[in-house]
Amino acid sequence: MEVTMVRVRYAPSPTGHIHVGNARTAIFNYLYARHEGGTFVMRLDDTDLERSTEENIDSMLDDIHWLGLEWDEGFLKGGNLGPYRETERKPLYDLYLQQLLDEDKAYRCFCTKDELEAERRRAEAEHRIYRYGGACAHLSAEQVEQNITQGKPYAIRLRIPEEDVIVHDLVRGDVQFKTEEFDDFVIARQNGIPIYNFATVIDDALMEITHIIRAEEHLSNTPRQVFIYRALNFDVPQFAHVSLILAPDHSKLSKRHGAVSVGEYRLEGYLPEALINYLVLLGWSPKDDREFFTVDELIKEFSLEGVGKSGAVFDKKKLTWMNHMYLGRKDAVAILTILKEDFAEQYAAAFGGLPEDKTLAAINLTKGNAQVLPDLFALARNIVQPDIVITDEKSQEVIASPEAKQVVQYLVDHFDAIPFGQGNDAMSSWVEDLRNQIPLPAKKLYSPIRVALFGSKDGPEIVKLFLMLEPASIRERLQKALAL
RNA sequence: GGCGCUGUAGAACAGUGGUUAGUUCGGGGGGCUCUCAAUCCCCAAACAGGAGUUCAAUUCUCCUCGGCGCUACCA
Repeated sequence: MEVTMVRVRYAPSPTGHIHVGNARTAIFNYLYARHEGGTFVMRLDDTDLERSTEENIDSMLDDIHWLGLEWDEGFLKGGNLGPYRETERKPLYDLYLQQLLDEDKAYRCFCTKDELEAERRRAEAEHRIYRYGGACAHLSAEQVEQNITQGKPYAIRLRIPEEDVIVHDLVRGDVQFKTEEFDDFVIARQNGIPIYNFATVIDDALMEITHIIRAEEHLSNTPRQVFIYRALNFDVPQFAHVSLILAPDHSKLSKRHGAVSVGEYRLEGYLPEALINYLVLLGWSPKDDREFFTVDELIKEFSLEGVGKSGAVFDKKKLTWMNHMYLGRKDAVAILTILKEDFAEQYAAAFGGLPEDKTLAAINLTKGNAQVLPDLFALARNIVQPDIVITDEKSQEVIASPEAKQVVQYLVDHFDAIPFGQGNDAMSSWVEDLRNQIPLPAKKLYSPIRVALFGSKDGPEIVKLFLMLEPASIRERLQKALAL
């Protein structure tokens, strides 16, 4: 049996930061390639010259790198089957266009836009389904010649044979299309530039792509592409059409729904591993209850059989929850690095000029309470800065009560009894013993202390706060709390 | 309109010809003799509808309805 090396591709239009839907498609391709030990090819679909600016290409690449989806062959990487930018592949398209013309599998169509438009209107008025009438399908060689010498512009249409098409889709099974649903569609415009369906087929075939994993929106166009593969005697690859990502109202997820691109989530403080994990789970399932996966685990587990068929609503709350879980487990040094690089300004404002080990300790103490990276600035700054800021009302109420004052006053009065520098156990038992000293319910006892030391009634354990903060700083905080 | 894909709680996913239909997020409540987004426990919440096949259908088939996509000299 012939063993074919799996080759998949990601062919983004570089119009800026990557939409999460495209990102998921890229992730699936990446995982499939790695799982199968195949090759992941990256091709730039940059035919939209207006939007394919260098800046947009960079944004797209930033997102891909940030997600860690390194490709093996293609744009910027090279390979034997290039070029890997569609704008550089025009000669290739021309070659195959000419071949189809020579073999009479395609023909020149001299119809004007107005003529076609009129034809379409007529069909609509008569409630017929519009299909190209074939005015130019059987022009004689002389007529064609004459039109060309007259300088009449022409598009190129593919002759559709009388054959049904069955698309074997790895996630949807066999999908059947009847030949009469299609007309001789345009494969190259009057300006000579091929349309998407044609260019993609040429690219995928020449780059020897074996599995095309892409969004569901392309499923309906797949039979058209199959006609092209067949006309050129190219092997038809395997297809896998992945469902779309939807907004909460089930419409297509777009900018009006808030953040939709990888770049935006990065800016909001999500971790790449969390975004990948969430995105993969949106439409793929390991068929059991596991939810957390490293990329290596995903590579091991991923299969097209696990990919779901129905559209999935993007749930930012669940993403945020997942990010929170990842943040809590992430190494503080790694977090600090990201904070410095991606949030330089806020970093400088919150931790600027402080010794790094202090910042690190503060991050370690509070990372479990952060949902997105910037939360850390508010959380950790109160540990590290001399002036604490109490932002939420409930915490302000807690510290304002007479009982709270009583507790804080006790600590001030017995400050020397706090076992600083004597280790974890000593501090723990001292904190516990406070309950014997002050006759208050635990909650009423400890909440004010946390607010006084940390600025919020919720957060790190009291013991850890006492261990973490400088004694002088603690004294100062307690005294300030009395005045609140 | 035509064609195609699709339809399990508010959301994401499991699952089964006979089950108390499971897990996670979100919502509600409670425990953890300090809190919390951490952890543990509990509650509410779903098989779109209708036929057919069958002793039996959420599960198989068909239809209807709903969602989405394609129907471009867009990608």
